[in-house]
Amino acid sequence: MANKPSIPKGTRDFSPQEMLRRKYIFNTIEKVFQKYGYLPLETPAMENLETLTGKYGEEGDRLIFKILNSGNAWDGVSDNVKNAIKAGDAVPSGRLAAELSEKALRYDLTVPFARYVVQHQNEIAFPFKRYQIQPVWRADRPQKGRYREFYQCDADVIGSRSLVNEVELVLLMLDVFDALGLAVEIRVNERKILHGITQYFGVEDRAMEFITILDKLDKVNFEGLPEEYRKAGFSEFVVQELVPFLKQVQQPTEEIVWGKPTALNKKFAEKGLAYGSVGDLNVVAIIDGVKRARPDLTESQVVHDITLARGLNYYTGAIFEVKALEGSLRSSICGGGRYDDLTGIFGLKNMSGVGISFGADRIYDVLLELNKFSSHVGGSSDLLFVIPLDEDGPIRNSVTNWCIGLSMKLRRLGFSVEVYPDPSKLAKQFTYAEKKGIPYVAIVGESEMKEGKVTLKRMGANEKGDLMTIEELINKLKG
RNA sequence: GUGGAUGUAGCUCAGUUGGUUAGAGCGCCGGAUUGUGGUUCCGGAGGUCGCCGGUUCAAGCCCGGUCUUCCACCCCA
Repeated sequence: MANKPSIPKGTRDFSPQEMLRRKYIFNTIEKVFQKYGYLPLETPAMENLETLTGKYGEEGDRLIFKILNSGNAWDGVSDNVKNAIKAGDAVPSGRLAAELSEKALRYDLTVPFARYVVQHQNEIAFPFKRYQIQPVWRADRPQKGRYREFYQCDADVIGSRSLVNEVELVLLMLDVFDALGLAVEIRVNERKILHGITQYFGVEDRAMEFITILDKLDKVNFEGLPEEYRKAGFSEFVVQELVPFLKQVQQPTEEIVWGKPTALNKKFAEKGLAYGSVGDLNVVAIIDGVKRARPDLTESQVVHDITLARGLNYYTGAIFEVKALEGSLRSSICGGGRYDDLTGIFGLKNMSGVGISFGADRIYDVLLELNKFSSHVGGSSDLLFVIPLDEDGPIRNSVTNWCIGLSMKLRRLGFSVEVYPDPSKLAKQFTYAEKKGIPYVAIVGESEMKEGKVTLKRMGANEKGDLMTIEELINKLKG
């Protein structure tokens, strides 16, 4: 026998039950997107490789799935590279890949969106608000909550610098997780604040490294942070003063009010760091705006986390990250931010945008672990026709046809109905109904057909079933 | 990309220092019960022990490789 068939690492099949639950998540998110005025968009699974490279940082480039050129890809490789390989010389990183491949699977939905906006700029009315729910692919090493193929649910608005967009996106996130019944914490920060902090500590030349360590705070805590900086070779000033600085400028959400200078802002002002101050004011404006729209929020739902960094290189302003407050998954289930110049690299300047992305697969994992699907998800038929005759024959044939006719009548009234197709014992047919969660079975044999009636039995109830007319059956199903 | 675990029936897992024919529970199929499922009883099917190679008289067990899943790092949805 042949080897068992399989699927590539990090990909999954989804059973009917899983699909019903996934669709529930997608539908919930989509409905909220539409409520906020976002409209649907789809882009191809593959993009030109050059559209994607260089947009996600060095690490991101490595994780892009590249598609081998059609035909004999090797024939298209330049003589320079061929000769270098034959001679055993080193070929510059990415060079060979670029010559063997000119297409790649999309890595996220934001960059293809930016590409779309540039390409269709003359047809678009700005500010342009679109949502997009499609799979993306990353050549990452799979782990729990980390897949090589997964869905992102994005909402972005491009062509507006207003912080109204940030405020509304936070409100949107709150609505989605509220609808899903999931308690979350939304953390907000601003890239300009991080830049301001690097200026404050005089480490602009090692800004990336500095920020990467800072982002680890939630893992190593205040106690471990100085050691991380010492190991990386930062100055004693950073090692000694950063933690006290962070403790001083941390601010609970309830104290963040528009017009009231924050501790961070005072620090920046002392050193004349106007850029960082702008970032701080933006965060205050966003959180203040959210609080005004949702006075009912509890303290921990939206917070300013001064150490939140996020990896994607193109963010320049506000950044968001959402984590579930319950469950074992510690990684983020939603994230986003503002990018001032994502379309610039494609030739369209001065197009600031901001967006967020929900990780549907991770949300699924969390909801499953917490048992939050339960009654939301239906999907089973309302009624199964069950025919007792377990042998094929003319009588069975006419009973079956009569049931199909009844099914059509019921379907036109809006019910989902199926007829058990094979001649089987009643026990087997009931088991089928039970497993599929079908609430009613209609037993129809020769006698029922002659009377124009059915014997209706409710699954789960300990009863034999009642003989009734079709009108009575319809009323039962309606109730 | 680096380091570390894991894999035995459809599912969850036993399997002794290497030793005859690899087990259990649940599930599945059939019967007790030919028009009433879920309970009970009886019976049955189902395994190239992830895959390939090696050591050995002998491998589920030891060794090497490979794939999968998982964990840490990295990064992220």
